[in-house]
Amino acid sequence: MAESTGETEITAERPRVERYDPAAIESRWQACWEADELYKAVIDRSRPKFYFLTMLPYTSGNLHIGHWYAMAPSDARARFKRMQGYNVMYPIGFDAFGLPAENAAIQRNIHPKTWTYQNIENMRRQLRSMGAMWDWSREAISADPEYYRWTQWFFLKLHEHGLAYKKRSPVDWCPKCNTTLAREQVVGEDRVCERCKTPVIKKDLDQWFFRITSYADELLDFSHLDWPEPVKLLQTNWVGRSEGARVVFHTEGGDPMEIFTTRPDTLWGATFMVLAPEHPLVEKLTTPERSQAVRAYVQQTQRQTDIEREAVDREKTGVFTGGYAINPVNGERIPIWIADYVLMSYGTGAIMAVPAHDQRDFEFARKYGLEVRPVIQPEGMEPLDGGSMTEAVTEYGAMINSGPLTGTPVDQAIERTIAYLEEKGIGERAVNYRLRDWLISRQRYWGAPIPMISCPECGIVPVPEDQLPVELPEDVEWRPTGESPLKLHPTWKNTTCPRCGGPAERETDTMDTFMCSSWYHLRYLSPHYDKGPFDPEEYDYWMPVDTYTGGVEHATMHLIYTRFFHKACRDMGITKGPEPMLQLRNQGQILGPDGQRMSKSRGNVVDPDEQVKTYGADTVRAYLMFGYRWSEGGPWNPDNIHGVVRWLNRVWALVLETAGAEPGPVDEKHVRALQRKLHQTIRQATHDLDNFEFNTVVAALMELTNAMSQARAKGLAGHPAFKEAVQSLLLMMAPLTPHIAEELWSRLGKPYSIHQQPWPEFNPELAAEEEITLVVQVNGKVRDRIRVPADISEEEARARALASQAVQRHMGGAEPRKIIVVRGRLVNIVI
RNA sequence: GCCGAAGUGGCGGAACUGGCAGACGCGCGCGACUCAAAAUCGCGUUCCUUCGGGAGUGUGGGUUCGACUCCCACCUUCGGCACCA
Repeated sequence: MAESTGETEITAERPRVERYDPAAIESRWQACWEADELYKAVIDRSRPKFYFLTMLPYTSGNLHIGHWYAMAPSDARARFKRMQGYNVMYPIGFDAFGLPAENAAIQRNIHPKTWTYQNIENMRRQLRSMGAMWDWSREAISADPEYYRWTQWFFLKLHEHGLAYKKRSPVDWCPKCNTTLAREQVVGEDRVCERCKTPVIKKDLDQWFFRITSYADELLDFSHLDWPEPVKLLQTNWVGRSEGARVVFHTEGGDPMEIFTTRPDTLWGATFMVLAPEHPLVEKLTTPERSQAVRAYVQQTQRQTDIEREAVDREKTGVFTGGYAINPVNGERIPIWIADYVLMSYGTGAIMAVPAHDQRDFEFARKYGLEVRPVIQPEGMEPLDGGSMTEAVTEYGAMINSGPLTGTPVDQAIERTIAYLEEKGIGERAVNYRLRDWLISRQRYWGAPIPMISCPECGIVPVPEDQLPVELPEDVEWRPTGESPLKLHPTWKNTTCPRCGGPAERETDTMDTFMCSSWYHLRYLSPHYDKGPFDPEEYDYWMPVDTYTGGVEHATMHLIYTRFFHKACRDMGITKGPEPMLQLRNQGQILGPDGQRMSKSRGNVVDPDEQVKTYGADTVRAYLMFGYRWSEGGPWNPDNIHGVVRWLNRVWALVLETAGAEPGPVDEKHVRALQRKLHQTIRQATHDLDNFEFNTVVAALMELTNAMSQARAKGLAGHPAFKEAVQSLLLMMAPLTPHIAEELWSRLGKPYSIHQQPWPEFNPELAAEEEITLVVQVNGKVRDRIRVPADISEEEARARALASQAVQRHMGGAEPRKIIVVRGRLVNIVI
């Protein structure tokens, strides 16, 4: 659609300018910004605050391009908010405790601390090369004693308030990492360690837990949060709330046996009971004749891994205990079985089996010849017969064979049964959660020691606050043995009891590193504060976090822990407000050029250092924003980056070559076109940066650059409108490509720094179109496009459309039945 | 099996609230500059076409004057959960 204007293009001699050389300018500006503390965030109550946070990196040693992808666009948005007048805090730090440090230490015979702090050095250098606006004065490192002193302090607080407790229970153990794991850190169908993908096994151990389940209901409340729906859903499913009733059955011997059910209405259809093999009543219930079979089955279950046991498609197995229970609603005597499809870890570890209406119970009943008794008759279905049914019937209907509730429709029956149970005192309304308490003990060295002491006289005693931190000894043998290396240290664990003064032992396990990262956003407020975990004044000004960005993979780990942590702290009077992070946005993942997840073993890792060396930080930043939908990610494509290289080169040349241009005669039409494009770009860039749509911001700025090239060719280079466009272009580039923007800004003689300038103001009048293309359709098909004034009336639009020759031809003389006019867009003629 | 996200040119991706599908860029083609090449600049680039037009946003249906966009069913890919009583 080349517009032939018939005008002669201006091809005046272009001033010669030096080439754009990112290497020459980037490190200079980085040093300059840092020396001037340009990004230092200081409390300023005259401006609205904005706490912008990206998930802190683990100290693995090398950033990969994925870190850049997560951080550079976030940085751009933080910078944008700052230009909009917010007082922005954008901190950075390191998640520095954890297993990889120990594993690396073992392989290379280097101390985990040395390895970690060397890595931090390198990562600081890499992070600085991005040119982000981090406030390094707020840097926090979770492995520093001045940090973990407060991690331990939080532990003591949780313990003091009954939210941390020690319990012996079967827990997930990774044989490769040689430590226990939280339920969240065991992943996938084959129940493997989240970190090393080794299948976990069960071990019975004394471990510390946090009572996250006390907050289950509150964790389901997202009303204060602007978080992505999928994350909220993941957390909702993870918490797994189900409503129903608890009902107390009794064994024939008189022992109470509690069950949980979501379908109390089917109580009259319970024809047997099933206990988990680990259920404490099993031994007592078992009759002497059944004892051998039961014992064999229990042993067999113990030997099984979780993978074998929890495979869904496996045929159900179980054995009869010989014992009987009494159904409290009808007094019936029903057999008690044990089976491994009932899990000790959910509900009460015991169920009533209603084979007619539950598929699992049905399969079990058919296999072992147990009675199937329907108690619900769905409408329009043949009368159910327990003997001939081929599968459980889960449809709703009217209740049958159910004593006082017979005839009740199921939608009322659940409520009425609960009322009946409560009235008779045999059960009550109850809620169950899938969520388990958070297991935080780790049998490893490189973590924050749990600040507890075990005294033979006084039991478990907390370390007094004034003795924190409990420092990690450096002279340890950190080879993993399955026991904490701290336990094997000759002297460290020996101490005196703070209560009685007698000899006592320290807890030798360390804390899950997710504990450290649950509160790092608080440590950034005042990383060197020593009167508490954070300075309350800083808290009051900065908290809560306004925008948080990171990967969706943390939905059921870090993000649920940190919410729990905040709420627990709120209840202890330490933090305020319902939530720690108000807005969350997830970036996608950058894959290797082969479309596979980047990994050293595949050899497809893209090293940001190399990219920066080849193209410069600004180009890498802009490409990461331009080449992908940020929330999606995708494979690294080494070809597409050339588009960004060319763009920055063109901007460089355009700005410098026109810098000294003198005003000359111009056509006002072209001036208007340039102004219009500029203000349309401001509108779009503002909107898109607010909405994390970085790719279209860059596209819009490229379009503006193209428009400016055309304007220049029309002789506008010396015109004030052109100067304004240059200035605004640089201002809008500043968040995305901070170095080149600053360099060109300074070469134009503008005041340092561009990053302290306000965001360009949008003027809707200048953005408005005077003339638009009116699309004319006949029966919904485009037949013509006509240029009309933007404010054209409906009648006029209709008339102009009907007058079109192309339209006439397609109407073939027919009368229009209906004409739809959409203001400023189209006319559709229906014949 | 259940829950969720995504399917648009050769490629990455645009398209506000239902109103010109393919912005911007990569790649490719042609041209200018050059002894030549690179770089740069200009033009073109969804497919088919009898040059009138026709088809087209994973597939099939529906709603509507009009559907990438809304509804129903299905297919594919990715992610989560998985005997949760």
